Amino acid sequence: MAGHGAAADAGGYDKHAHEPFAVTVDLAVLTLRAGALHVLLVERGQEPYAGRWALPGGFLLPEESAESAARRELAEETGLDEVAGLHLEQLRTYSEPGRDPRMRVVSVAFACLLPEAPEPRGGGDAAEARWVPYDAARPLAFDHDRILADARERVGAKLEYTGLATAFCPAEFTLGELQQVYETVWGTPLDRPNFRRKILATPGFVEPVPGAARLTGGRGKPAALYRAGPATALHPPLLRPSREGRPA
Amino acid sequence: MAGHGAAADAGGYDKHAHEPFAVTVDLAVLTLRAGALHVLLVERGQEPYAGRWALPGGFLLPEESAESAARRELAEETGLDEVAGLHLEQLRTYSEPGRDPRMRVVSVAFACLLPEAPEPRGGGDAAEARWVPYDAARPLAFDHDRILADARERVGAKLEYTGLATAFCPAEFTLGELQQVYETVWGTPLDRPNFRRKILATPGFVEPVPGAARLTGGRGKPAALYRAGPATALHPPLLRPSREGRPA
DNA sequence: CTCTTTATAGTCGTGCTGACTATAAAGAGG
DNA sequence: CCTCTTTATAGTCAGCACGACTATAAAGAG
Repeated sequence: MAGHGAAADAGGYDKHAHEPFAVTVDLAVLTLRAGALHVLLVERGQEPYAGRWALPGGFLLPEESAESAARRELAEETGLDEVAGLHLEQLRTYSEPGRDPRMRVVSVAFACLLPEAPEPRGGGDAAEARWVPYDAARPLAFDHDRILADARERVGAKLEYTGLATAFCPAEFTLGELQQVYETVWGTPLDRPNFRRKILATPGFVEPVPGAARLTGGRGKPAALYRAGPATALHPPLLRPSREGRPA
Repeated sequence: MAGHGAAADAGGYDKHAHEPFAVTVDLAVLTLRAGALHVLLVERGQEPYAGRWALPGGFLLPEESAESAARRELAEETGLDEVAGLHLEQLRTYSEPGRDPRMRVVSVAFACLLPEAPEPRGGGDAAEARWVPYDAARPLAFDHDRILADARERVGAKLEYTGLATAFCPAEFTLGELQQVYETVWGTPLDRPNFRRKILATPGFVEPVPGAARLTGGRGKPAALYRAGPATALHPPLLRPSREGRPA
């Protein structure tokens, strides 16, 4: 792109016969359903990997960025229209030759977090799209197993030092629900009083809903409601317990 | 890509007229020279941005991944041959339309850290390549200002929770040199006894060179030598002081 | 021989955190 | 109505990591 213009191809790359590539986006759309992490998958109708599940995605259009393409695909797959405000995070780009047996495809992968899980209905499309529990998702088509794993790892890491967890929650939520986000993504139980203390001690992470509003989901004492605060970074971070060797 | 095959284009994308893109890699190669952060730049010889400096980079070849292309370009630009063991980190992919005025280019950006700074000599190329102090690098061609800023931010963040800092150091180094890496990348002075205590308390980060070897660079007491340890993650992390609002 | 410079050792107090106990407020079931 | 269970919230306590700081050791410069 842009800027290699000098040493490697000092004459300007216009002189080179550079191969064209197909560029796509792949989406790892995550949500919480019934206390378990789910991912949005589509079923492939044809070879290769016919009948296998895959991450949703599609080609870049000539006049859009990868982010725009990801948002467009997301809207098409989920039927959501207020996709504008959603958190969309670029994971990395997968470019190994042969990752798609048909052609040379370079794919930019994104992760996306949804608070509630609208039953997906392909936008006027015959293909089946469905929420699948994270642990039941594999094996996926192409290299999507790895993309999905990278997505979870990235999201888990960002929970540590950003306020991203609220992206899994509806506009108003209880601290118990927020804690479930951490526990589900990290796969670790957390101490409730300590979690509460930490969250409330972090300025700007959550703010109480002033109307002393309370709401109960089930049996116990009603919980206070909070909404996401303005803070984007957590200082100090909320580290997941005892993890030996995080990926560099 | 791969795997959008279902909902958005259920028929399989072979039926679609997907536009081809040129795919390139851009490299932010960082090193420390005389206690200051430097970046490897090449001078552009022609429009657009003729005479401006840019990050080195180049096109993907048909049979290589972005990582392979980045390593190849790195070897060509620096003349280094032992590029194999170097740390190469994929930053993100820049795909905004119009970022290169000539054509539609999608670029995968990488950051790379070098311990010593070999004077770059383009691999049999006329273009000028040079180490430039980080603060004197702007303005760069294309969107390379942003790529360079992203590279520094990413590297700074990874210094916090990985042992990446040793990638800036030669095989054997003193704790003072390691501290300089942190101070230079973060732009913050650190307390020396506390830094030392923290580093040595982190298992596997550095290990002493057994031969009681010592080496002095200048005037003071000779410092003990260390080499990089096997640890890839730091627990707990070494946080940079008082940063309000890190990028999410 | 002293001064400066750099490395290394240690001290002290604050605050975050993990582990734990206690209380409050709801529903369920008798 | 009473009790048990469940969930939310409050509080305690010790350990330890970290920032700020002081002290000592070992070299070169003059």
